[in-house]
Amino acid sequence: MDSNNIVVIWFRQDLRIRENESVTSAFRFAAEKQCRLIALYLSSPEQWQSHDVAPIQIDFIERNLNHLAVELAQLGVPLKHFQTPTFQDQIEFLTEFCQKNKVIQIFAGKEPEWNEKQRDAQLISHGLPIEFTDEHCILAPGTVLNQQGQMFKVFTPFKKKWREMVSQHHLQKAELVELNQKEIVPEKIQIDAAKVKSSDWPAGEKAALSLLKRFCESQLTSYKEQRDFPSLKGTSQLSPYLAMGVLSPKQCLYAILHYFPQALVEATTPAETWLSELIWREFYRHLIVAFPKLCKNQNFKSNADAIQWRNDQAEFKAWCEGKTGYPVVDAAMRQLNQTGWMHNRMRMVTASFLSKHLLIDWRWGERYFKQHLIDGDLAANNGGWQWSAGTGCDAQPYFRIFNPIEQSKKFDNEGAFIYHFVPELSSVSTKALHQANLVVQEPEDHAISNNYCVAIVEHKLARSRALEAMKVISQK
DNA sequence: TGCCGGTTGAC
DNA sequence: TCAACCGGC
Repeated sequence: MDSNNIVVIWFRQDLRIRENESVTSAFRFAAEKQCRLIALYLSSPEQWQSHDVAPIQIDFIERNLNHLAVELAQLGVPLKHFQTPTFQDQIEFLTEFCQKNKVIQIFAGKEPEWNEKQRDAQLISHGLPIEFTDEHCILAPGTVLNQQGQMFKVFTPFKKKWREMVSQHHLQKAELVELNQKEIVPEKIQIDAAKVKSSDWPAGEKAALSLLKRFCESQLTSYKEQRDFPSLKGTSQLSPYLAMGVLSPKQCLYAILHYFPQALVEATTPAETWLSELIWREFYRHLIVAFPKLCKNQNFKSNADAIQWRNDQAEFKAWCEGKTGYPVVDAAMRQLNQTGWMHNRMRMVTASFLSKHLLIDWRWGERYFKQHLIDGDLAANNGGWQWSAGTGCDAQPYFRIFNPIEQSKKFDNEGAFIYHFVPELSSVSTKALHQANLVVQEPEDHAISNNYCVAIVEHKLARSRALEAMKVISQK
């Protein structure tokens, strides 16, 4: 036994102690081998920039790291932070770090994205003593397969199989081995990268768990009825925590089963709709692992490569800024710009508007979302965009085109959401509010006060233009 | 996790 | 006149 030996927990997108198998494994290993345990976080601003990580997400990471550092310090484990600009630098750093510090084992949680997987594969081929756990999903990618042993390409059968497997699965709660290390004083962690204040989102896994509890107790049963209305807090708002692993999907499942023990076996409990969303999250993560091209800016359906996008720069700018002249679209884009988050229904409406009404390549929108979302996550973001654009796996058919005016009437009928984010419409009546601000309209139908922008496209024209341009998706 | 236009039939 | 329904995109 050599007390100079070190065991490392390398935190990546699993910024929590509870229900984290790499943490419990590291504690167990350190106890057995009687060696020191330290935690590591490597921030990589250049890599983040190339992955379009939003400044608000970087701030959120920093704040969560500091909560993590405090909790680890109470267990006697120091959290060390180093800056390694790119993934390549991470490889070099870890190689050197292991040599210098007598590291006998590193534990880390797997990540599903291509670049991340490539980096991890290189670490292994460099001979580093690293062991990965796979807990960013409830069932690990590659384990939910159809009868041919392949990844499902349709959500519903995937969901069915997933349910069967999870309900037969023995769900085991993770427990920490006591290490008897003395409590220490945590080092303050500061990430040197552009940041935007994320303080509307309380940091730390304790905060995340209490948000989960509150959601389950007060909103889970009304989730199905309320989730589509952007003026209500009807969604879980847990996505930033799930994206960074401050909360794990298994913890969400435990919470569901605590309140609705039959949720896995009966598809009729009030938890069903939210559970289904968690399964969509798994579906998209499994997909990017099974189909690496999804991480490489490619359409899932290769037919879609033939779409002639218009890619008008000025229209893209108007969309980004929330100046399309469609009140609901503009309100949603301004919500994103002002808060770093957008309601799920609005993500579908704005994504449909960009890819179909404006015929702008969905990748432009995917990138813009990622650059601004606190919950930015490659799998979910790509999955959602390709679903909306009709280019994705089990996407909506190309001819299913949202009418932004109808969506607005349906989901923000009283206009609470629109009035909040588009204040220049405050004098417009609720009845006229949903209309696009077309100059050709009669004044009484006008959505519009003088200082609101004119609509950049007319719905009927845009719809038929999109149908024409996107029919290549269905061609053999 | 649509929309649209056309048809039908009750009033 | 309008809700309900349907097929095609």
